[in-house]
This record gives sequence, C-alpha cells and structure tokens, in this order.
Amino acid sequence: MSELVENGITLLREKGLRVTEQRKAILEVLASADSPMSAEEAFAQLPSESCDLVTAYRCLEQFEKINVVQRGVRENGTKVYCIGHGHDHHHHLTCRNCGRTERIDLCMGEELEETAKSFGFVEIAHVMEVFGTCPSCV
Amino acid sequence: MSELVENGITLLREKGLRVTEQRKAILEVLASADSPMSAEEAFAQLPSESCDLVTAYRCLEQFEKINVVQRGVRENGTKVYCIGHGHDHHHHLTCRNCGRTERIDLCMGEELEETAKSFGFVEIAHVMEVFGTCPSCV
DNA sequence: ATGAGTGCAAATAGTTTGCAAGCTG
DNA sequence: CAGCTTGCAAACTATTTGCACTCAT
Repeated sequence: MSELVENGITLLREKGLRVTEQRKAILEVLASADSPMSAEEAFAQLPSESCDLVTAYRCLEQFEKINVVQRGVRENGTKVYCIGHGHDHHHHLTCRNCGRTERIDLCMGEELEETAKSFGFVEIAHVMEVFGTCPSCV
Repeated sequence: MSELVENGITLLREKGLRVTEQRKAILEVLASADSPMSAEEAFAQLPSESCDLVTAYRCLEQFEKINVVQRGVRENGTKVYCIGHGHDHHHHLTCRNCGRTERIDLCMGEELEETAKSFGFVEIAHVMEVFGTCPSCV
C-alpha cells in the first residue's frame, strides 16, 4: 500500500471518519493515478464492484473536507480530485483533446490569499486549471 | 447602449455571426452585471421572454468562441461568463456564501503559457477562480 | 432565398438526496 | 450497539441535441 494511501487512512482516523474497504480502494486508485480524476473515472478504475458510484462521490467529498485530496475543475466544469494535497499544492496542464496531463508547480496562492484578505475575505481557496492541445494532438 | 455591447455587436458582425434581438439582449444583461454570471442567471435577467434558455446557452457559447465574453467556472463547476474580455483579462474572488464578487487583477497567464509551451502544448487557456467567505458572511 | 439562429421537447452528464440495511469503532 | 457508511432508486442541476420553423443578411 502506497504511502499516500497510508497517510490518507491515518487522516481519516484522526478526523474520526471510518476506514472502510471502499474508502481504501478509492484512495488506492487515486494514489496510482498520475493526474486528477473525476468521481466517475475513479469509480471506473476500482476493482470490479468494490463500491457504488454514489459511494465514490460521497467518499471524495469527505476526503476533500479533511484535505486528503485536492479538488479541481475541468474546463467543462467536471470536478476532479487528486490525492496528496497538503503541503504539495500544485496545478495541472491538460490536453483538451486526449486528456494527457502534466503537473505544473506554478502557483500564486500566497498573492491571492493576500489580495483576498485585503477585501476582508477569509477561508480562501482557489481553483486553477490550464488547458491546451498537446504535441501529439496538434 | 453601453460601449461593451456595441463592441460585442461589432465583433459579431466581423466574425460573420448574425446580430439578433436575443443576442443584443444577452449582451446588455452581461454588460450591466458587475460579476460573472451563469447562463441561467443571465437568462433570468432578460426582459420577460426575450429568448429561450437554450438560446442563452447557445449565444454564450458563440460569444466565448469569438472572445466577446470570457468564461470561468464556479467552485461547484457551473460555467460563468463576463463581458469585456479581450485585453482585459482578469479573475474573480467570489464569496461562497452570498456570491459577492470582487475583481482580481492578479494573473500568471504568461508564466503559464511559457510553461505549457515548454511541454509542447499550444492554444493555452486557463481557468482560475478564487473563493472565500466575505466579511458580511463570516 | 438561404442558411444561421431560434424555440420547444427531450436527452445527457454529473452530482445529490432519501431511506433501509450493513459494518466500523 | 450506536451511528457512520453503503447501496439502490430516484431526483436534480446544468447543459446539450434534434428538428422544424423563422429571420437577418
């Protein structure tokens, strides 16, 4: 079991959430993925019938609340999740044709936080996704 | 009629798209809004029955293609549009409770473009939305 | 007049909710 | 064994599509 999964499980325990087979399976899928995936995509990768699609949605929602996963949005509005958030905040560059994804470490989180706070806003979060057409799809 | 609307109309003509009452009405609504709005929200602001909701969706899609409007995504995935893009690229800070919106001029578009190009990607676009809880909603 | 644009109905995609039954701590 | 979780069905929200009709150019 990958370290990412173990960290996730630990966090679940710490937050008083239960560790079920379904949750472990979903964490495994996220851990082995190399790009953010939607609830449906994660579900599709699960060992046959590990759990219901609805459960996948519910688990991802919980995971996000306790920061086990980070949530993003695709160009079309679909929500996507990737494991390992925490101190590893980053973004993605996605090919709008084939879906190929590259990690981007650029982030202006601090500046945004500062600006938002100057407006009196708190609990700042941001979503950023970069899209383009990759070399193989041009 | 606001300048923003006139610009939009001009662009429609230039691109060979037709200028209809519905399109003008939608542009008017966008021009009078002070924050990005979804297709449904724009539709709700239209003078009673100016057009169908489907038409609003279709027009906004066209507007985006010719850059008359800029598209963003809400935290929940809803697509939102605001007029006046062009050389006026910017982002928004939105209160996740009351929807209050502030304009943010921070943007790392160039760095993103550069990074994306180093991966061989072209036609780079990005979506960024900042969320928080505003002073009145804390 | 001709094809872009529109309205209406219906289909989709993605996600959420209600409720009874099951499993974790 | 209490109540968090799950599964199944069904509701929902946001958006898209098919098709005949209309209107801008």
